[in-house]
Amino acid sequence: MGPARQANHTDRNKRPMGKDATESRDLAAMATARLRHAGLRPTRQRVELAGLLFQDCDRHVTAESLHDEVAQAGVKVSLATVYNTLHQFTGAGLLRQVIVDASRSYFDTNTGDHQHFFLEDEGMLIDIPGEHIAVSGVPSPPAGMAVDRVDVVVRVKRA
Amino acid sequence: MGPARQANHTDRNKRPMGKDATESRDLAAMATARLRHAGLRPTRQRVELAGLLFQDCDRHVTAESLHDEVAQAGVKVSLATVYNTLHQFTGAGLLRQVIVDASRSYFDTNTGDHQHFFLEDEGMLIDIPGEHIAVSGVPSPPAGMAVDRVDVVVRVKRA
DNA sequence: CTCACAGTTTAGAACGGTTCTAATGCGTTG
DNA sequence: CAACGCATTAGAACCGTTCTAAACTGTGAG
Ligand SMILES: [Mn+2]
Ligand SMILES: [Mn+2]
Ligand SMILES: [Zn+2]
Ligand SMILES: [Zn+2]
Repeated sequence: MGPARQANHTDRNKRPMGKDATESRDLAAMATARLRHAGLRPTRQRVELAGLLFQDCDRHVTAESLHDEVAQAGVKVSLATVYNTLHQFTGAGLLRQVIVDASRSYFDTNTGDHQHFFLEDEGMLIDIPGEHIAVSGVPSPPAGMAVDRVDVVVRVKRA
Repeated sequence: MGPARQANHTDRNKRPMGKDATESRDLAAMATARLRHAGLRPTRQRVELAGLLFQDCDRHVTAESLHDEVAQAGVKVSLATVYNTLHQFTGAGLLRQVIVDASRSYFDTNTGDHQHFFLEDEGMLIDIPGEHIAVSGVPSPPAGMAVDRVDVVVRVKRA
């Protein structure tokens, strides 16, 4: 397959490009690559969501916040697909889940070693780098159990 | 009100007592005292639930587990009342809430400084005394925020 | 390029833990 | 004991999440 042919194929399902055509293409291309690498088919919806999640800095989202955000961007993705995608990305190691609220699930694009501030008033998470924080004196787990991970949540409120 | 009158009044709503009559009376009396001290009316339901929660060692319950347990004991208390009571006890400082699962609320009779193992397979909590465990290197919270508390959850799984 | 298939998306229903409603019950005080 | 106000309750509502099953689409074979 020659270069002209490939370009044609790649562009087939694209909307007309505006001023940030190059940016968009790079973003989509990177999202697509990331998805393929994780063994996930780069569908329109997954590329769109990956674009939002992984473009800039680390992010903490809920299904609903991401659903709102993708709608805001003028793209229609069902809430079920947002849930599916968040779980698939988590399974693929692209996201991790953070449990800080008894009634809402947060997903974190930072899968490295770190902990969190949780702003209880706003339901917002802020990363604490793993190098900064340390937990010591953890007793050995009950017999037959192995530590899966140690989560620290620093709950903060308006002073 | 004289002593005879008071004893009469205290016994009014009691079931017939079995072999552990004294134990039961002490338990109910202690629960009642604890409730009054917390500014809560000692209703039949609250006394019953307090009796289960505070009789022995520290406990970790969910609304449903406590509801099952009180039913097991042959006492009928509605699930709504269990929820109300857990929240009232928490408000009164008799319990604290522990957030380890995105879809279930745990309540802890140990309100002192401590942390938890969470057995993910069984949904079970085990205390880690506060003296044993330490968190260091917590950055100062965002401007205008104050640390409410620092929670450590050591998630363990079958080895 | 087309086709067929397996994987994906979707609307809407179902689910499960929790909260709400408003009617009934009961602990307290006088 | 009466009367008041808080507490309890059944059942409905709520809401985040998961399920269902039908329509759709990315992919690789031909
Ligand atoms: Mn909350
Ligand atoms: Mn869970
Ligand atoms: Zn994070
Ligand atoms: Zn505990």
